[in-house]
Amino acid sequence: MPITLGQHPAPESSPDSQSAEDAPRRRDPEATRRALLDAAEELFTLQGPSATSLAQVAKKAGVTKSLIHHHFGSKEELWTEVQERYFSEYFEAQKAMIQSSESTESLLRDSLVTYFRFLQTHPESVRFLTWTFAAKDDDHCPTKHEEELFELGIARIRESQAKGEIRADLEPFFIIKTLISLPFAWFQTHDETLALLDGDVEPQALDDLYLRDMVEIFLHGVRPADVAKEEAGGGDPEK
Amino acid sequence: MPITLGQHPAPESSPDSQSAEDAPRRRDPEATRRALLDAAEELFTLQGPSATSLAQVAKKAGVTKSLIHHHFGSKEELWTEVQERYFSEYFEAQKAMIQSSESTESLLRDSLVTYFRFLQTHPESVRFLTWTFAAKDDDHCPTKHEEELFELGIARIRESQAKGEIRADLEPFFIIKTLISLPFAWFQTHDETLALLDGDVEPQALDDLYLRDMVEIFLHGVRPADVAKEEAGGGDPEK
DNA sequence: GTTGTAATTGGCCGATCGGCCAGTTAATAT
DNA sequence: ATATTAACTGGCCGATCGGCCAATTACAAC
Repeated sequence: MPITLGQHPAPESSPDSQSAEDAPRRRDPEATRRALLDAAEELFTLQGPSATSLAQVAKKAGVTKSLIHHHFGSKEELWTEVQERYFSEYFEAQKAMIQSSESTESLLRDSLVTYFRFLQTHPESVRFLTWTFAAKDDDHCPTKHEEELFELGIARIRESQAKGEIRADLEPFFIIKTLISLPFAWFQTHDETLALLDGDVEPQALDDLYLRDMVEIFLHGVRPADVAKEEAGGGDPEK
Repeated sequence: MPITLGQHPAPESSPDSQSAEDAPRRRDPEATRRALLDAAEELFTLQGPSATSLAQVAKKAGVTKSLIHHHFGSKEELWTEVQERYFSEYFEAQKAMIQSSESTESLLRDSLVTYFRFLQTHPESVRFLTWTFAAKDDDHCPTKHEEELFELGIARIRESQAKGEIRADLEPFFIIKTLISLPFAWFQTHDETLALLDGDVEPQALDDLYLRDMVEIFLHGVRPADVAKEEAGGGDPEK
């Protein structure tokens, strides 16, 4: 047999089609780190951190177990890094969502629907966050991204409140909290809900039905009484 | 040393003060089962099922590990029984809550506040439910209690809708879903919220502030526009 | 009293866990 | 070309995992 050492599988392209790098480097610590983080994230999301063994992670990443300790030190540090990377991307995406809505008028509706659609198409996000909630990480320090996100949202809500589009007697922070809760809790208990209704409707349609009523309740709840009739009409909450 | 065999610790009383039973039975399979379920529930809630070893459970229950297999068969079956017992009590308590509100008028406010206070005083419930959400139990069959609970709530909401106290364009099931989501998600992310606000207010007061706004948003959201001003005035949402 | 049944114990098993270490190899600096 | 560093490998460790089994013991039925 040839003596080619079993480096990472899936070299992802022929040896002469790299984008930025020059050589097909047979040793690539960054790629190894990435492969390990990817594998760990997937397994942690699916099974949870404590049910996932380092052997599984190493196997899926295509490297030996020792490399985990070499790059991350321990399983707990790996879990920490996976969380940090995930939240970094997660909050970055959220930030883009908030800023994407140009008018403060439909800010809440847009945010609500966009977040709902995001969780709908990224069920692994719900699972991952659920694991982080379950695992009591004592040394939880809120990331800069998270703080930025809330401050950004609070600022925009204050604008809307000043314009009279949102009830001024509500604390912006709590408005955001309820806004996040409604889609997240729905998908967190999605399987149970489907089992409860037992196939009376297909999942996709059920999601849309819930979205409609949820948006109705939330928007109607945070809007001042005098403009309550403005956007009424039922219709499609999207677009 | 005396030859007294190390039976379950904490005999809970002097040998002549039993309530129903006659003898201080040195063998009590039901008590053993209960002790194991109690120990397992506490450890599972704290650490999660897969991070909890049977040795821990047995030690906390004051029996040997073998008894777990004798009474439950396997770790997974133990976890299943713990869940079943927990949900049984949980939904039973919820059912009592719903039925306790005699008037359909303040049904939603009462249910919302009562559920919020329940989770506030039973943080272990939030943790336990979070673990069950994270662990994908493939063979999840909704309990009779759960179905009853929803049917009961839906029926009462329909009454209120007929009386015009609740918007009739909303699906009762979704109203319940949002009602449950708002308190649960708050306490599920309680630690993160506290870390985010970083001691600007004490937890208890923060909870009350959130409760007030959350009740406002939800009730205002589900009430018809013409009676929106009825219960207004801010004040204490309790009682 | 005898017998049967089931609760209970301690010990043991193979498998697997996270972690460590000596040694090998590739990239880099000099 | 040589030395140095770090990525990487295979193998091994003690501990612990869930589970099993033979033996003992308490209780109930007869």
